[in-house]
Amino acid sequence: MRVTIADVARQAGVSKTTVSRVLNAGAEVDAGTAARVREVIAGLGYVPSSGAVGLARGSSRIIGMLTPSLTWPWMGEVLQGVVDTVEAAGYGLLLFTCNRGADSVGHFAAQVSARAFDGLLVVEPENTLDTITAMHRRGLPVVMIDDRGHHPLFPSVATTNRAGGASAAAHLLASGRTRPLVVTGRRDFGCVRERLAGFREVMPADLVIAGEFTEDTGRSAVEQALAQGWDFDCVVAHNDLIAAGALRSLRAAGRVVPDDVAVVGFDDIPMARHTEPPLTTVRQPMRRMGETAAGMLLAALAGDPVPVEPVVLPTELVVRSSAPAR
Amino acid sequence: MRVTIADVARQAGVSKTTVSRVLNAGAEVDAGTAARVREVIAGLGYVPSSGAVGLARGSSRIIGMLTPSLTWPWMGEVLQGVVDTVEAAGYGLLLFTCNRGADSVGHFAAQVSARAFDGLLVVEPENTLDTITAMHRRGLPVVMIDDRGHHPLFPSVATTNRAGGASAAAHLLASGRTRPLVVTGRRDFGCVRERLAGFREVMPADLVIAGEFTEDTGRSAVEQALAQGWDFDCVVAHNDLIAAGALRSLRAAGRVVPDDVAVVGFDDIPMARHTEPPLTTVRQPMRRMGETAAGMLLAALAGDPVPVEPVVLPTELVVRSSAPAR
DNA sequence: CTGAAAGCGCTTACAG
DNA sequence: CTGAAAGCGCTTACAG
Repeated sequence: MRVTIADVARQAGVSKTTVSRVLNAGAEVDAGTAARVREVIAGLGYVPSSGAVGLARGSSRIIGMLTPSLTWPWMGEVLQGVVDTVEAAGYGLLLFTCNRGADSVGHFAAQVSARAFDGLLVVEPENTLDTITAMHRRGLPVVMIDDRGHHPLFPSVATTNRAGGASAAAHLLASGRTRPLVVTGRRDFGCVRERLAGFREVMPADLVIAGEFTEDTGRSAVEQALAQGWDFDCVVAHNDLIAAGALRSLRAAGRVVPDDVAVVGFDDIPMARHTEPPLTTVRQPMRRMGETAAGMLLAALAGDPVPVEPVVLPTELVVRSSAPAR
Repeated sequence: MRVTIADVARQAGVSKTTVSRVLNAGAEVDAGTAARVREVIAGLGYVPSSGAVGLARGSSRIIGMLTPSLTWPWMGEVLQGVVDTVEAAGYGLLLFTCNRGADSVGHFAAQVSARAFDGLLVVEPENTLDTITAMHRRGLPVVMIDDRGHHPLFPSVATTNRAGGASAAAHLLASGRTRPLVVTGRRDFGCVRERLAGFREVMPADLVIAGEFTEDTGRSAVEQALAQGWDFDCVVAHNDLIAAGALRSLRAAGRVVPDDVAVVGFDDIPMARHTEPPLTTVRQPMRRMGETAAGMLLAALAGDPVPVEPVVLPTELVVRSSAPAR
């Protein structure tokens, strides 16, 4: 049998109201009474039912998180940052993905309507941005972890894509490279445009191939560039998977990295230190982005003001041997 | 204002009881009445409050999941398998980690006491196995994803560690290798003992170095073996991180993989296809383990019998160039 | 400082 | 087939 607040009240010889008061602090309770109640609580091992508290208070102390996929290389870092922050605040994290398409989205939308959580953290809602925006407009607190330069109409956490691109260029320039081959993700992503613009602030770049954020794109882009006889002394990849593909094609073609061609990636996923050679890359602080977004959402739930402007966290160039300092 | 069951009842001209009945099917309701109620529900966009339903029913339709860390290479796959299965059954997934030590464990335990979820999925509870076992004994349905050969006292999903070890040995033997250097994780892990035993069923192995499941262990083990002048023609690593470290040390020492030394890993994490050369490894079906464990837990919650014996899913040898077929 | 009572939004015997 | 009422386990005005 579950121990309830009524059991505690009875054994402590007070009303449920009083027990509730010592549970939730705030209200004034006689110190002696409070101590007695606390003793009974401890003795009985009483813990309030989160469901009942939620119903009575009209909030669940749960945060929802919606991600497109959980298997992306950097998703674990984001999740860990979120979970740590959310747990430390006494909240729970309810996890959703769009992995099963319309079914997933339907399930998720139902949970929103059912008030299963108080606020929402969202990553990369490529096909659901409108849905999310509508939910936000109807009053659901939302914070987005914006890895794609979406710039939503609600609070978000982003990273310095432009400065990151510039830092890659500056590093390459400092090590004597001047003829970059840039391999990007899809052009309609804000992050792609920003990284490219930042890069070009420092170094001209005419050889640009746009594709997907995949190893295949990196591989075929380099093959294509070599086949065309393009002249480049470094490859600037818009993520580490593209960079890994580039490394592979360069090696297959007998080009030595970094002697013949330097390679720089973006993200710093765990794999980056295990490529051959290890990858110089622009690190995105995914964990801190998760922590920051969760913190902003918690603040919003506490009634604190939250900036509508994106909160932008700095990238950091991590130098490894694929593009050494020179 | 939130739409409640009372609103639906009023507008449909029936009692809340009847609305509840059409919501939950099962009970007999006049077809016409049911249709009318359904129309009102659709018109109002009514969705039952999950909190209220949970309180009334005494269950939350939420599954808890406890993991030591979310950043492990294969955790994303497990999570994805779990989330997909849980969502498809109309359940939610509440995520916890032990990442912040005692604090995390405390928060988690409180949620258990608060009945925040109906059943628990757990991965690798190295320091919490006793706690979990106690929770299970007190009536909490628990299923473990057993990646370490723990063999708990409650239902679990494991993989064929022994057969996996044997398959690595058989593959190496078939390609002419006979002098293995085995680098393992901690000896007190069941999976380590089983993988080693399976390997030795097929091929004798005297050169065994035990360490952690890390790249450092792989690196230093190979360095040590080379320094001692040990004679080996293949490295059998108990996970892919160890294998990656071994590859690095071999290359640094001028040994060519696979010509001089073949290397086999275990797990098949995403990184495995990006090492140089790409890694032959014994694949653990982490996603299917997640799906299976979630399915078992859902079955248990539905009242179906669940095997106490571990459910064992097969490993699969993935052949890449670090240990080609020959 | 304390308590009785109503209410949160549902489900479920019970009675008809 | 249908409904009134009690109950799930809390919180929160309201009154004292």
